[in-house]
Amino acid sequence: MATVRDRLKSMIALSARSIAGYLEMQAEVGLELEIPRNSGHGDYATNFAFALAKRLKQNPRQIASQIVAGLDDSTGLLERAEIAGPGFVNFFIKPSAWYGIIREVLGDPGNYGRLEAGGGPMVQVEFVSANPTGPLHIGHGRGAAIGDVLANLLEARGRRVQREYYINDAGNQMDTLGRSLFYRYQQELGKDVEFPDNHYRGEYMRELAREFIGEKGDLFRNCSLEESLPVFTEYASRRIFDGIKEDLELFGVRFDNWFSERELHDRDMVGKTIEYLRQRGFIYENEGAVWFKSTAFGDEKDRVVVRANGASTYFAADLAYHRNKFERGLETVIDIWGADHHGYVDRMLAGVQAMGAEREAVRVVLVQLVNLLRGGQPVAMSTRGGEFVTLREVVDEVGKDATRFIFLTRRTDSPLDFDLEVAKTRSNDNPVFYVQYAHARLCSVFEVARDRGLDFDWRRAAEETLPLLQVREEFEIMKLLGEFPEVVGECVRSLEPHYIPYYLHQLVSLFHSYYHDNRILGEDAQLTKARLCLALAIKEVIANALSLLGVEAPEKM
RNA sequence: GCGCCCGUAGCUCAGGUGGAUAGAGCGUCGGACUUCGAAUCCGCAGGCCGCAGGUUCGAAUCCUGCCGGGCGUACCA
Repeated sequence: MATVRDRLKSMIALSARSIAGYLEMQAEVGLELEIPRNSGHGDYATNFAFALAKRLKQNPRQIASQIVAGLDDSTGLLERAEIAGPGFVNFFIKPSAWYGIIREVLGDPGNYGRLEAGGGPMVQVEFVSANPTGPLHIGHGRGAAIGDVLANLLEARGRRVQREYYINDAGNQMDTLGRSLFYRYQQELGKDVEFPDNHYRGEYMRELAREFIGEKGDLFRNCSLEESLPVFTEYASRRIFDGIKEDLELFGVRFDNWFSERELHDRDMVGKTIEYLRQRGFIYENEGAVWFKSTAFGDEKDRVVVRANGASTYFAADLAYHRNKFERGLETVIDIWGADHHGYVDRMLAGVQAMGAEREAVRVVLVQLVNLLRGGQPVAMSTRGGEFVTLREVVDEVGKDATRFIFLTRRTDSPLDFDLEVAKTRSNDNPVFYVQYAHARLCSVFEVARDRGLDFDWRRAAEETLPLLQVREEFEIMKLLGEFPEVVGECVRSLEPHYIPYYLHQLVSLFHSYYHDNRILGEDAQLTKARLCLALAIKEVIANALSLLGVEAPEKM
């Protein structure tokens, strides 16, 4: 059993084999089916003939007619296929063919839209990876939602996936963090010390200082910064990191692995990676610093890996980190980065190539920034003053589901306006409720059906009654249900999750409209059963799609 | 200055490899509850797809140049 789309596609591909010259080139020509806007152009249409015509240097209409003539419709899928315009082929599907989609969905509801889990190589999605120097803000939240959902989507397509968080717990920012706590601690104890510039001055640092006092009292009142710094650094980073984990948990995001940068240094993997690259001829010394020859792979300039003062750069650690990924046997790595790091992509991919891996082994997804608004007015997001709205605050205020859904509704590379007021409104402004409402409504229908004593065995009902579904909207819904696996596939191909929320909106909109015009639980017992089958299929697909997004599918609202 | 991303309805945004008459939500205005959930539905209006050239059977989509916006351009992380 396969969707109508897949069956049609393989039928066309089979027919094309009879065209002279096709077999020699078929790998290079993609066969795509689109759903025409205009229903007069059929249920599906393809411009395949144009693509072939270009390669074979023939008339598109002629090729189209060969394709149509060669179609072997032994399973009775097609009502007719016609050639239109300069060479489109329009396919009209037999109405009865759509009923199979309902059987397909209900046959294994939880797995509809998923492919068999394959035993192929592991894909790693690395995301969030925020420094443990402060709480997650809303921008991290967007990256968290996107990374988590991309991982879900990859799993749905049968890939084995590892979710990893890279902890930047090394370097002088950690010392800065410890000093920040040290000074706040002294201040909280009433000492008149000045808080230095360029330190973490957020309110969370004062709270941390108070908690520190609660645990250790004034034990370090008279200690020098030098001797007590390790204690403060350890405490601050541990507590902040615990908070980050907690915030992610609340946001519905879990990781399989937490990778520590410090470990990289402790095991001298940075130095070893530089030596490794030196052996491969991509390292040289200049003006007291050590450079990586990233221009060899298209970067605009070479990059420093060890500064003249002997300290290695963040980039050097990142090279070691990615080398480690490959050493762990990962063949494909997806890095989710903030768009402000886009200048960093070329040098990282150069590093990947210098290590002998394919450039394509690492795919970088750049997530654009989030503009936080309240009632249309920008909310101040001053990082310098340490006053920013944390992810935690947003999730507490508007809820996990709405927050995730909104993050996932735009393309990743498009900046996002996040309006706290809009996010809380329960209107069409806020599509998450629109979708969840449809699910709750469907659940309610089944509750009423049970109350009325309808014994509903979908398998028997489907066998006997599905042909009673004859309303135009019913066919439209079945057709759209059949598109769901394709939508998941498109998300994975493009690493863009936003197609799922759009799909959901489209499906739910069709359902609400259908529901308004037609009674599911009606006078006719047979028709009622048929419509319950359809309703159940819709409910399952909504639930599946929401589950991929990490958003609840409520039974009541 | 240079590099990357982006300019689509009043607003926020969709528009895989170039395809047929450019879509959705919100907002405005006007309608629909005795019935399975009105957190819903139906309708009207709204467009030189930033501008100008080019490529071809065909361009919102590809190329070039302008205009306008965001980000980046460290021996910071």
